[in-house]
Amino acid sequence: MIKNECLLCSIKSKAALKLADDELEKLSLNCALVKLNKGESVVKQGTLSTNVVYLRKGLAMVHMTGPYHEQIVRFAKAPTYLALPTTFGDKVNLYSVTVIEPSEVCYIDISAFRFLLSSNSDFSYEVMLELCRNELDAFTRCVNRTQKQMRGKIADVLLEMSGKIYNSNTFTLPVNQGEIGNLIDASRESVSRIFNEFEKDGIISLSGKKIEIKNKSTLSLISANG
Amino acid sequence: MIKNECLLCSIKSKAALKLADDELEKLSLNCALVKLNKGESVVKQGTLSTNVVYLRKGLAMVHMTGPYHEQIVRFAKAPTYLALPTTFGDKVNLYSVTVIEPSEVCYIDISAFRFLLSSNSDFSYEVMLELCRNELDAFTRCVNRTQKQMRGKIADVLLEMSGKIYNSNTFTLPVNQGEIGNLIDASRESVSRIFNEFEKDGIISLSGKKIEIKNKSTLSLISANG
DNA sequence: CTATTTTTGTGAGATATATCACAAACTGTA
DNA sequence: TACAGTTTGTGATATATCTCACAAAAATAG
Repeated sequence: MIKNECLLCSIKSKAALKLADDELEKLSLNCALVKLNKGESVVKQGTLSTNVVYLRKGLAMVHMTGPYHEQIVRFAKAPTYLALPTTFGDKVNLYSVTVIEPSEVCYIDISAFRFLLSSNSDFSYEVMLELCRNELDAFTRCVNRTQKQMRGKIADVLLEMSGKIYNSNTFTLPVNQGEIGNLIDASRESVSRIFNEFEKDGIISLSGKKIEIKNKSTLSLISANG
Repeated sequence: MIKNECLLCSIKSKAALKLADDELEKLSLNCALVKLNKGESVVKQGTLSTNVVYLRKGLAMVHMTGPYHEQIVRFAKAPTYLALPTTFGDKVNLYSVTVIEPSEVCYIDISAFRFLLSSNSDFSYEVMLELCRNELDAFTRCVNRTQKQMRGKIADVLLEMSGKIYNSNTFTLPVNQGEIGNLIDASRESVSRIFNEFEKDGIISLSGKKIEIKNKSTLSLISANG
């Protein structure tokens, strides 16, 4: 654990950009930067929520235990706050967050964070906006998950990866096919079959976990109609 | 439209309880109370979000157009804010809210609401808490919707109705079976079949839209395992 | 009270996707 | 380089649930 110099931090959250120098100073004193490797847990369902967590660099997944099995809810790409709802909405974390690529996380003392929320309304408004956007996102994702069939959902995942997450047509899947299946509510085998189908159709090219999107427009069509 | 006297309102939101008298006065001046009947729209997807909406009395449903059809996302029982995320998260409403029982709604001017958010940090913190709780709820609901099978999901709906919504073992369904199917991602026919199955098993008794929960513990079992 | 519309009930058949059961291909590491 | 563990590929079979089609019942309107 290294004390994080928030004032000089170049990857501030939108909210933190609203803070004055003395407030950033206060943040620094109540914030610990930690480096994590793939598979390490950031927030664990069922434990007490004692910190606000800011994902400074890297990629994480949000997951929770459902009635039958653990389920991946979404990916979260830095920079972003993680698990704000579970931190403030309940004393106990209602979901987990696990890093799926080497990442950097800031653990912020919850009362220091609350102090900033109450003392700086611009800061608090930005936090609120992030909450709102996340919820809208969750709604859309949920409706897609229930209405679309597998091909469409897999197309969605691939487009999200190449778009929001990696911003490139070539990338390495941060999770295995089973986990993708889990995310979109499909079996590992189905994901495998559809990946190969897409490859046969020249939409993607696969080599291990490396993927190249070769025909984005077809993929978008499948996302919209299939 | 009647000017609402917020100061004297007996159904204040948790957040509004934190407001001082002069702030409530300000709220009054920027708030219009409207009575609505079943089927009337409160928030419409695709339109500009110009007001914060507070459901003072009654029951509403949140719904949005998915890739294939309109889908009911959840019910919202008064007293509660409606559509905060879509009001602040985006200029355009990303989902709709429609009243499903006679209701009273307060339309609050968005800039007055923002003023209160910035001037009273207790108020803004309560609003944030409501956002957090809603998001947690959405997560759980979404995971249940994808993992459980029909029987379990229908049990959930019935338990929610008799618990959170009507707080009674006897109640009248505010929506038809098709809409329940829509909510839990099942066909109208399946809902009908399972309702009758439950009746045959003595778990509920049905007469039109009137339902009596006769065996809550079995229903809870089905919710947990089925 | 009748007519029209909406809602519900129910069988038969269709279908997308899961599950099972292996084999093959990677991957990391001793 | 080999070996153990993990990940992926693929056929065959199983199944929950949807769709279609129509009848019955309830609700609403005139």
